[in-house]
Amino acid sequence: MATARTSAAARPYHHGSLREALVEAGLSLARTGGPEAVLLRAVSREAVVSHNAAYRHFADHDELLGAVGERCMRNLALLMGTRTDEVRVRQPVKRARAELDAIGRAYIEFAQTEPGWFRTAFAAVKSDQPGDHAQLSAAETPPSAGELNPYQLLSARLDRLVAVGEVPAERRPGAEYSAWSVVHGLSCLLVDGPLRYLPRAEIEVAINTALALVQRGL
Amino acid sequence: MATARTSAAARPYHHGSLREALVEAGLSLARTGGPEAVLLRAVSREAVVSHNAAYRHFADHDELLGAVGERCMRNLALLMGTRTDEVRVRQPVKRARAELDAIGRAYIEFAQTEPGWFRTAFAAVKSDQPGDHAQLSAAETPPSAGELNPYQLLSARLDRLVAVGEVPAERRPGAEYSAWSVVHGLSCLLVDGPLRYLPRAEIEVAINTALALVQRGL
DNA sequence: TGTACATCAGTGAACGCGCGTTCACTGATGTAC
DNA sequence: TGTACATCAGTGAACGCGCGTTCACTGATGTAC
Repeated sequence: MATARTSAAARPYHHGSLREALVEAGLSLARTGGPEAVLLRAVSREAVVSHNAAYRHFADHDELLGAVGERCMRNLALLMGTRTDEVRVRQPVKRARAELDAIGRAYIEFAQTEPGWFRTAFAAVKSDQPGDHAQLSAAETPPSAGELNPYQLLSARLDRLVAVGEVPAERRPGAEYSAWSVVHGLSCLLVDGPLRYLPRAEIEVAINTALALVQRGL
Repeated sequence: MATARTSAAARPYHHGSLREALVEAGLSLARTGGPEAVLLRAVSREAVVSHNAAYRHFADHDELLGAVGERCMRNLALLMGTRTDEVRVRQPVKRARAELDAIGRAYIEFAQTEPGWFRTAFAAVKSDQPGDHAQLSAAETPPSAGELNPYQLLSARLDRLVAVGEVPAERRPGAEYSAWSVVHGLSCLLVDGPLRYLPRAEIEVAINTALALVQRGL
């Protein structure tokens, strides 16, 4: 007998995959509210679980936010991958350029269509350790083979441009910093910053000139 | 006789310039703690005043943060101005390029040496109204003549490059978005983002390649 | 195959914290006459 | 030149809020024998 609590069919006491459910709930909250919305209590509420059940899966709030942030970063990488795959240009040189353009556009598209996730992806980075430089290419993404983070995707496109002869090899070092800065900066200015209320048409101008600058400048 | 309260020489009941004192206190807190540290109570504490005295000068917390943010933005503009004035190149064309480089470097320098102010300058922008596009050039800076905000400083440099024949006129529209994006993006990545722990030497590479990209790409 | 018991995953109540904001107030200032 | 009074700028106590975290607990699971 018992549990006349809700109409929900007797949810088992043990959730089975609460960790994943919590991250999913956090993702949902982050989507509309950004990193500020990924609160331990709010996430537990969303997952319909007592608020300290979370402590069985995460040491503290920071660790939860970190896990959600990683997923946001992965979502960004996924969109970049998708948009790259959609490039239909055949000719190798043109294709290399088009692919670089595509990941740049995808980056900005993600920031604009999923501002909450975008902000969470980068907010969560704050809490991680000094670590070494290798972090960029290695960490932030689980070791599951074949998955690349945004930085790695960009590096690959730049390598390709060199391989194809479109970018002189001596310009390759540091190129990811410049290219990344352009799309990241524009994304921040558009999502959060002073360009937030730019009219739609002007936004298009901004995106196009910014990406053109990258293509010309490399 | 009275006020054996502190050893401080009888502070008058009326402060005289509490508004400015509060902004100054907020600036001091923002410097080390960023916008999160600009709390109504903390600021009042810092100014050694009861925490609701602030309500005589600001409608609410947002307005206070806005005022502090404006000052941060002004500090950024001031550094950009100083660094421009330090340019020693005579030849007009070279000078125009050097000045653009200088304000870009100043922007990144500010973000790195005053990360708290940098973040506050842009965090406070969030709370302002949709407004129109003209906002960018007009608002954010008091009407006191002769003071330009960062965006206006950048525009002026770009205009100069066109005037001097270094940048084709048809490339001028939208150019501030690209240039701004580069320095803003790099600043964010270095201060807050995944490039936070980049070794010093690598940071130099990043700054140099990013600014070179702007110069080549325009 | 059945039972004892350690272990794991969840619950519920409570603590302390510092915030923004409001209320009723008091002390100082300046203006009208 | 002096006094009454409105106005302004500050004070101090209080409210409600939601957070992260801790504590002692209970219900379910799986393993040893």
